Amino acid sequence: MNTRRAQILDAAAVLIGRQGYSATSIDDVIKESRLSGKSHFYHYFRSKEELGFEVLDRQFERFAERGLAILREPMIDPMERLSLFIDSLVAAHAARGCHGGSPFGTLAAEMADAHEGFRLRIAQVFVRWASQIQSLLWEARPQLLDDVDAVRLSRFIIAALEGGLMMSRVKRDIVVMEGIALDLKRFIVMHLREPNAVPHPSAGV
Amino acid sequence: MNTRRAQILDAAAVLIGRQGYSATSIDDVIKESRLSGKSHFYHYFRSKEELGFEVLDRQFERFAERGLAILREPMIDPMERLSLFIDSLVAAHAARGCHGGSPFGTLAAEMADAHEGFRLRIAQVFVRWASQIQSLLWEARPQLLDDVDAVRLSRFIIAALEGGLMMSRVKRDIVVMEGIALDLKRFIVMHLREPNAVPHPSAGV
DNA sequence: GGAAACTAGGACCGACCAGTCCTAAACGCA
DNA sequence: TGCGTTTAGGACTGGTCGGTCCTAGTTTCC
Repeated sequence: MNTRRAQILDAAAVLIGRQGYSATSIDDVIKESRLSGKSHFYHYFRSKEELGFEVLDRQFERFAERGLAILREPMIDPMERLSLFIDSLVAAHAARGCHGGSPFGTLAAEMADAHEGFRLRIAQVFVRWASQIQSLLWEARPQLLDDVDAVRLSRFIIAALEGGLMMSRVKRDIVVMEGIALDLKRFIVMHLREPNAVPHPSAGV
Repeated sequence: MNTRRAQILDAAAVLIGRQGYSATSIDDVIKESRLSGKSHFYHYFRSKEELGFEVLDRQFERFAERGLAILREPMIDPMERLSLFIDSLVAAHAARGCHGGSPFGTLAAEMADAHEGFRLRIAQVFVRWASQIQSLLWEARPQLLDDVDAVRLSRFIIAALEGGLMMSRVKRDIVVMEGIALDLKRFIVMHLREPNAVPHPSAGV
């Protein structure tokens, strides 16, 4: 992938994540990625919409590389991986100073009812994300209770995390996100056959 | 309160809830609330920002009237009230056809990093909402385990609900929200001294 | 009856918006 | 050497934005 194009997408992702899509102008993106002018931008993208779509696609790829990679780590116990994944989200949020860095939640709230193309793409990211967690839960099924609904649980995990990130962002308080991550882990442990036999100390309180 | 002013606020709340703040123009609001022109609007509001602030304030009042009133109903068991409150949010979301009606989540995601005035007001709404749940949990403390952290639990409930509403909105599927509400109730029941002694059948599955 | 508030509606402002068009210099590679 | 891509940058268009100003008719209430 072209370096310059990637730079533009990164800059746009940050701006959209902070300000939203409609509040982010092409000129903002040009300024942030130090392009020479409009025509330089339009050399790489046909429209603002195309930029938005690709920011969204790239968002999941980036996220898959960093965060979701933990979910697939074969040497670690599945449920331990889930705990580490939650920790990594909290850590990334703390590293951003409780500011919005990923344009995902922002775009979801802004475009869900306003732009069908964005809505469908965001829904697709949700599905891909959830299916990663579902296959992890499938892998951990010997440890899990028989009546665990993997689809429902994966959605709940994502909803709690996204809602927590939003709330923590508004309050500018990492403790809020840490508390939600803690409760979420307690909920997940509830689905184990032996809730007290936590596979690794760091997964607990 | 002035009728016309209230109409404008209602119209603006719907538009902002659907499109976001920056994507909603004054002209949109004028059109939606059938005002005669710009000067008619500016007769009631000094600026778009003032409109946004008051939409947010009104949002909580409206919400307090309808939804949060359930939390204070003195004749019903506290934990049962919490369950009914969650049901009422799901029902309202379903009634809107899984579209965004309340500008709260939308504004939170859009403005948290972009506008300090909005951020502080949204944070205040979170606090007021959470404190309602906290006092309910305090009321229910004889039924609850000793180590229940009411502040943390109230935040978790709100985060899960808001995250669930967002996800359900993106997927346009009420089942998503219903599943999250179900899991959230299961988590809440986990904090009871006698988890199996559910006070009322409708609080369960 | 008169003042104050409300309704109505048009003209206008500077700023910004997404997007187009144009010229021309620097670059990479065969 | 030459050709295609990238960088550079300015001028421009039609439209929308938030906001102001102005005139004038209508209602409300003391």
